[in-house]
Amino acid sequence: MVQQLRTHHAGEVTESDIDATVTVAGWVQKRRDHGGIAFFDVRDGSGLVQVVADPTEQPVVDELKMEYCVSVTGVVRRRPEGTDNPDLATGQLEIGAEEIVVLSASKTLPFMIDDRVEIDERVRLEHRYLDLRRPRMAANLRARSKATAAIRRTLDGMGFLEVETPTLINSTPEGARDMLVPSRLRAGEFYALPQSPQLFKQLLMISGVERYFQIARCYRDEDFRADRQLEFTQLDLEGAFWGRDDVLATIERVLVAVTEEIRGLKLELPFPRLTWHEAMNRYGVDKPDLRFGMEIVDLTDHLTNPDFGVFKNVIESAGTVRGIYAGAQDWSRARADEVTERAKDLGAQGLVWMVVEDDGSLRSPVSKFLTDEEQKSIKETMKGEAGDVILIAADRWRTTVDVLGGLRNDMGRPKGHDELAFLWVVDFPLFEDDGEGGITFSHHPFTSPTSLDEMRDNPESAISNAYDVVLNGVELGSGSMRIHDPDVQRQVFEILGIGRETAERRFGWFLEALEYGAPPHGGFAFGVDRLVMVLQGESSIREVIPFPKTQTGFDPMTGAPTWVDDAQLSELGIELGQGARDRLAELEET
RNA sequence: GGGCGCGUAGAACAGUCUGGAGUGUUCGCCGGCCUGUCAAGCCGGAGGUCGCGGGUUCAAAUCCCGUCGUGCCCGCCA
Repeated sequence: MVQQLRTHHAGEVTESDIDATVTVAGWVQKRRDHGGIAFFDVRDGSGLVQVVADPTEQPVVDELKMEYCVSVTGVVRRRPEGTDNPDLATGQLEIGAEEIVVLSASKTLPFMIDDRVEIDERVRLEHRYLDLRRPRMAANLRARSKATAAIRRTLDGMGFLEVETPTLINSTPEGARDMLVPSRLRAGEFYALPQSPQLFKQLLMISGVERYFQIARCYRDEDFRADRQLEFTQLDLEGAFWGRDDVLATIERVLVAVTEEIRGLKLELPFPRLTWHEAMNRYGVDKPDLRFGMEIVDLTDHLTNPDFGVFKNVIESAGTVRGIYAGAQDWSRARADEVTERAKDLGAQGLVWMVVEDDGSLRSPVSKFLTDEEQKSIKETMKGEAGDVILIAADRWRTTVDVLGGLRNDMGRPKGHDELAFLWVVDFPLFEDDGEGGITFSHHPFTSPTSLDEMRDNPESAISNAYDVVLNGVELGSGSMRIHDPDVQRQVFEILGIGRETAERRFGWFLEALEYGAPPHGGFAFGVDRLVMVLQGESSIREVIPFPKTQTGFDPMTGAPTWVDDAQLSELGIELGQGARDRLAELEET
């Protein structure tokens, strides 16, 4: 008789259980029926164990199909000589079945529960509950849980308070598009879902919560990417009476704890730091992947008097000519065109490529415009060997480094994830080139400028008290020291073009809070999804989110989002516009 | 908003460039055989609106236009 559904987890049956009667419960991974003897694997969250049964004594074995939910009682024994499975943690053991109970049958599966098969993501999402049974996805879920546990353990040990902030808040049109929620009790008005708990955590500083954190769901209604969903999870933290280095040290401790928990690796501290300008000059991005070189090299000074019109014009108009050394490449005409297309995608007018020939000369569409000295100088500066490819862009500084940084990432980023390169990017400019000759503020308006005068008088060179943490070229998150002086905050709003009245209307409540002895404070937030994604070697955030949405914000399993009744809408004082009605009518036809 | 790729049986694909009967492979599914397999093996079978709509053609999975879905990228993401 089965006394209980389970005494052991399948993956945790060990040699010490030999001769013991155990009960495992889980799903039938695969039946291998030889007639007189049959095998099947029972899989649960911990792994697999093989069960052996005699179909004549256990006729129920014939019923077992993939993903039947079963409980199996039997005696653990060592497998016969030569039948071990070295790929399995329990590969030296098996369970001789004495009783097999089908707890629940399974329909024929839409796809096999097997990491080795690549299945269309839409199909996976339609049956996400099955997809999550796959070992890889189960491991991702576990890693994520370990990550949040390590975060809580670390911060709790440092005296942080976990505080929940509201998710129905007011909309602020700056920044990303808000997800809106209509109010019934105040029909016509809307809440917004938070893009971050920014102002609430700053209020908590004023409230005397000196160390705050929250594992917070955040929402941004912008287009999707492999690393962007409408909703995502951030570790959000803030502290008072501390400075930038305290924030960085705290985040480092958290990331060290998570990495050790998930990967069993002890990271070296402190993480390297680059200023934003260094990062842009050397890697062309503000989130460099430091696992490989291919740094950007300035070639402007090596082109003393180029005949090539593009270089000449760029140099004369105070632009810059820079290159990356792409190493040995299979450099066909088609490949050159492809890379050039990509460079244009990244904003370049064009791209110059050069291949170092065996005799040391440079083969390039523009080599005839360059003097021997210039070619030699380029080759030596780029340290090019025969067969290597050098890519050169010439434009305004920002465009040049953007293009080369993008190409560097495309061509150089390692595939694996064994190596982990964390780094800090610090000293961000307060304003960024908007690519159209103007500048835009590069942070939220609560970021403290290092100098208000500088911000007003020399915006191009003004530095903010902001910092990012980057892992393997993925921006995990960012933080800053905040403004705690209400007058400074008012002036910053004004410099940013948010007029006094607008500022009072939208943020008056917050400005008032700053009037009551607000302490100096600052903090940070990083994306838990992105961190777990990189640590697990996944290239999409969706692999570490249990129930993600497709690129159009659709959940193929539940069908969300859905149309709602007119009655529901009318309670909210909402009517569908013409565009939405047309779409609905179209859908009803089909 | 834009660019590129993909859509063929329950799943993964080939076939599309160069039009000629829904042709094919692997897995799964159904039936049978099989006592040491482990992505078991062998034999047999079922399973298709070639995403959808339109066009060209004697003839369209294949060419053209549109559309939907899906992925990557650019814009966007203070």
